[in-house]
Amino acid sequence: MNQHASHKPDYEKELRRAGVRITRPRKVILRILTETDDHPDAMEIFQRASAVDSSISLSTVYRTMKLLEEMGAIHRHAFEGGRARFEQADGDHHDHLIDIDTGDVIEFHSNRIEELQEEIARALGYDIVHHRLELYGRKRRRT
Amino acid sequence: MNQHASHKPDYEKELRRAGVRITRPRKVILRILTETDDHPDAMEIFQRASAVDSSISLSTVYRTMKLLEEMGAIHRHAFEGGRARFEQADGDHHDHLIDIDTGDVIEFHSNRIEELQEEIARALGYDIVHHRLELYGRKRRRT
DNA sequence: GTTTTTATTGCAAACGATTTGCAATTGCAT
DNA sequence: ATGCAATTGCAAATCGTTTGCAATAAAAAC
Repeated sequence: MNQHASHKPDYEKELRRAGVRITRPRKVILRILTETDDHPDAMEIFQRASAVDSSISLSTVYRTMKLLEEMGAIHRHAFEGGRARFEQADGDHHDHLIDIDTGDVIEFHSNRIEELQEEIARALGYDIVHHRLELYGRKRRRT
Repeated sequence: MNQHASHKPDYEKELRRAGVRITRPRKVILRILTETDDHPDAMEIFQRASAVDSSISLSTVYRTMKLLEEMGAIHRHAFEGGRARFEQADGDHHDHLIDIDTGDVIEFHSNRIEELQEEIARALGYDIVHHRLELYGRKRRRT
């Protein structure tokens, strides 16, 4: 079990390679994504983007997120409660611990758990395509 | 790791005790719930209920599910894709393996994984309030 | 640098799942 | 039976997200 590492992907390069136009709204949204380390939802990204260029629409945020998701550049998470939240897809797989009071997300990874999941699926006659492990918790008060 | 057990809750008794009226729509929905062993969504329950009494509305299905959920009699699961799915809350906790081709749900439980989750949360300074572990897989083809 | 081509945009409307306000109905305690 | 609050069905509202469309702007072609 350990916390995660770093990142600094060049989305524009990736997008160009994918034959996609680098527009002003996209530039803004991409910068927001690279500069952020939390797990914002579309509305938060939209607001941060609006601050830079108030003409950017929520639709464009959604469209851009979908585009990046399809390219595998970001991950979309449907944690409990309203909106989907996004994060950059920097190689390493991890699961999430969500602070139910603040909404904060802490990433973690456990090889042991992954192994056990595989074992279980195998025993049931399945291959895991993907999985979802989310812990919803509350900060422990010092005793 | 093991599969789960049985059930046969008397919802009507529980409801009466909770001071709730046993109406015709509720009777029908409750019977459907006790008779089913899968993880139906509201629309499926609605259709099964309609077959018995075509005047039952989808709203009532939703309202009844919420009622039962608040009583702790059923669990609501937001698996990937559209609608929430429900299952009777028969004591034992378990997680789910979802067949991505058929939508079938297989229940499983692993003490080892639960322990590891606790460990991880503790190490991060959290108490787990609840968690969500879902494996999305595909039936292994015999090799 | 200008024109052309076509992807991308913003907007408003559509979407699907779920919830809700309301007036009509119904359990059920009397 | 009677009365009244709980429950219903319906239609409309909600929320997050997607979509059609005409207008706009990348970037390709000149």
